[in-house]
Amino acid sequence: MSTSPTVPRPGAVVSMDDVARAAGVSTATVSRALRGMTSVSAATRERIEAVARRLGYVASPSAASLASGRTRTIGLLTPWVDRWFYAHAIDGAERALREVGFDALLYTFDLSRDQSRPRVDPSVLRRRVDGILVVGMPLSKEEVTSLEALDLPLAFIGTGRDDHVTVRLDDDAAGRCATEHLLGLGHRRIGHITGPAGVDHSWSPPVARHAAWRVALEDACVAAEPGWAVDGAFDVNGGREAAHRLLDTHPEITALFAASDEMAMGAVLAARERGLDVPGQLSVIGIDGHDLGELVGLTTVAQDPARQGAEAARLLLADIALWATPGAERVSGALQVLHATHLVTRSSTASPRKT
Amino acid sequence: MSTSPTVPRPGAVVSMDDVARAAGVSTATVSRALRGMTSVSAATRERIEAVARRLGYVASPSAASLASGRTRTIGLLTPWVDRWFYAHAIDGAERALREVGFDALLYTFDLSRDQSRPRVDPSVLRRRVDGILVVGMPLSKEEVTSLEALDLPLAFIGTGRDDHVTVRLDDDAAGRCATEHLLGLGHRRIGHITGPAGVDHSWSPPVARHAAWRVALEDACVAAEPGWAVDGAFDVNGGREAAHRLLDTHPEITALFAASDEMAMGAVLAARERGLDVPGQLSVIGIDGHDLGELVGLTTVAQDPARQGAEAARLLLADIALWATPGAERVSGALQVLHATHLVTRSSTASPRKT
DNA sequence: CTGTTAGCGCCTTCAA
DNA sequence: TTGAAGGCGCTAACAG
Repeated sequence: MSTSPTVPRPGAVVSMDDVARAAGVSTATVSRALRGMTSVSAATRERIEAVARRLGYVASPSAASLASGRTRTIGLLTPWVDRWFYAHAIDGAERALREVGFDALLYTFDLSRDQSRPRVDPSVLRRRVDGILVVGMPLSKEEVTSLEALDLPLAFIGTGRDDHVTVRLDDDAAGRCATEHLLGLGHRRIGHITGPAGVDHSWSPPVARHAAWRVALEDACVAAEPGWAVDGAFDVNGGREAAHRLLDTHPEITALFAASDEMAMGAVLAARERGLDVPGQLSVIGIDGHDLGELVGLTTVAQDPARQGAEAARLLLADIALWATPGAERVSGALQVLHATHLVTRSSTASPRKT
Repeated sequence: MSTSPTVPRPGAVVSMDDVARAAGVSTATVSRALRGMTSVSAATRERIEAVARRLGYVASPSAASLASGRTRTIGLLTPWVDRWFYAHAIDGAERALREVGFDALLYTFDLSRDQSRPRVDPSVLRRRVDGILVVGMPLSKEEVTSLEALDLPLAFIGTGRDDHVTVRLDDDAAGRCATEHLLGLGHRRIGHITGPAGVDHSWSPPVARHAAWRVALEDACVAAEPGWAVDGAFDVNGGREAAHRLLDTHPEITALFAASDEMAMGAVLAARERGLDVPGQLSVIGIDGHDLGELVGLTTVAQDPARQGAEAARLLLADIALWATPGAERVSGALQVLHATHLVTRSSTASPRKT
């Protein structure tokens, strides 16, 4: 007994013609039946489905795309897949897409390349995808413009201008939450480790978190000194170096708010290297809810990037459905979805030691 | 001055016909010229390329696939994209593919589903990809068989039977290296945290590392007790719980070798929770070279999953080229590439405390 | 070196 | 509810 006794010639590619012939109908009817269109009698549909299953028929995506103009594929544009936020966002988006039979095409590109010319050439996406999901990527105005020129539905995760469908965390609330947590513990001299602003400052998470830190301090009647905020490059080593720089120049700091958990972890390492007790002599808080934050007992403002990825994917699919509907037009402006965050208190924050 | 003054009607899709007409040649010549085939005169090629560029022509992948039978797309089959090894391997593979103009199609699937039926239905990949890259995935024999039935080039990263193209680290050497590091420090009672073996035990990294641990101990004339090896589920919490179980039942253990860094980090957490000093009372070593291992000073046997991903991608592409060549047949058996690892010594391992 | 001629496999009007 | 027919945009024989 062979593995698949029902398939006539194993290895032979079964086409829609084969199914039509075996079911005694036309290919048009097979096409309609297999796509669940209503204008097929129940009996015919069942017969066709049975035959298709028996023959192991799988439609050719190329042929379907060529004929219909739709690819059932989404392009996932991202600078990295191997960083915490990106990996989780991509994972969430891919699963949401697969649930409805859409494919996810991965497009990474080097952020480190020469800033002067665009790093994203979206023309390769033309006719290849039905929509584009931009994952946490600081694009320049020109790059966004070139994406828009593709005339495809577009959605952003984690970052994005407000004239596009965007799913992100509430950076303002998250930044305030972190800063106010430290203020609530009694800290006043609170440093901030931020990240590169990206090319377009108007829609950058680090910029928003930085601003939230400043506002929260002002609301508490604390005047932040210019040197209290330093760049940490959004990774562990950057955070570590930033913390060192900050503590070198401003030893009066008693607490640090880092714009990401990885930078916060770097700050914890820096504190250890300086022989500072965390949280005794230095409190540290981050943003993310990184799985490994627990390793250093990191207090953080947690988000869920996988959920953001999944929601952005669904919004994009809805937008694609709209574009496909002749009369329909989006009435309101582009959707902005802000995901809530929540404070996770561990052992890296405490009241400042009485001096 | 508009953004793209050279494109006749922005938004209009330029087809090969348009290019052919504008260049005064047939579509066949355009096709040949743009694909770099030799049988086109230099003058004609340049003219066609100039016209294509001016019109902003981009070939339709669907039409090309339909006509040629090739998709220039690779399917990346993986259980997760949001775990350290997988994210890095996928990143490496995607970049290697993009370098040569291949697309990466992401296919995740739930490992947690019912074990009794296959979790991978590869039929959706039929006619959609030119080859399949399986990323660190414990597939059952049946699942591998169904993949093979697609009759597509196949390559495995991190795990895979020896009758397939496989890129992985040298699990045996890595396991010995870790164990011998501990032995060399003077440890004798060395526990092991392993991971789920997967469905097919014959090609599983945790099984190989487990075996290497046992052999290394035997070579050092240490008789490992059965209870010295426990399952840690390959994540932080699993590692933590495993370490607790192990230390509950075998307090004589002075060192732990975990089959992954995440489990090793969990073991460090467990040690802290038990008030054990690392490395004073318990040494811990892992395998991976995880970016965040430094947070707990983890000594580890480091690998480079991105490089493995890139190499597997290139081998797969070579295999695809072979399949496309009529006469060619692979002479030797399937290629096995073992990547070397190297010991990274940090502060989680030391000589056992004299008692 | 270049053009002509068939398809690739499916979708989608238009008729029946 | 079904069928016939044309075409989506490109590639690949085969001529010339």
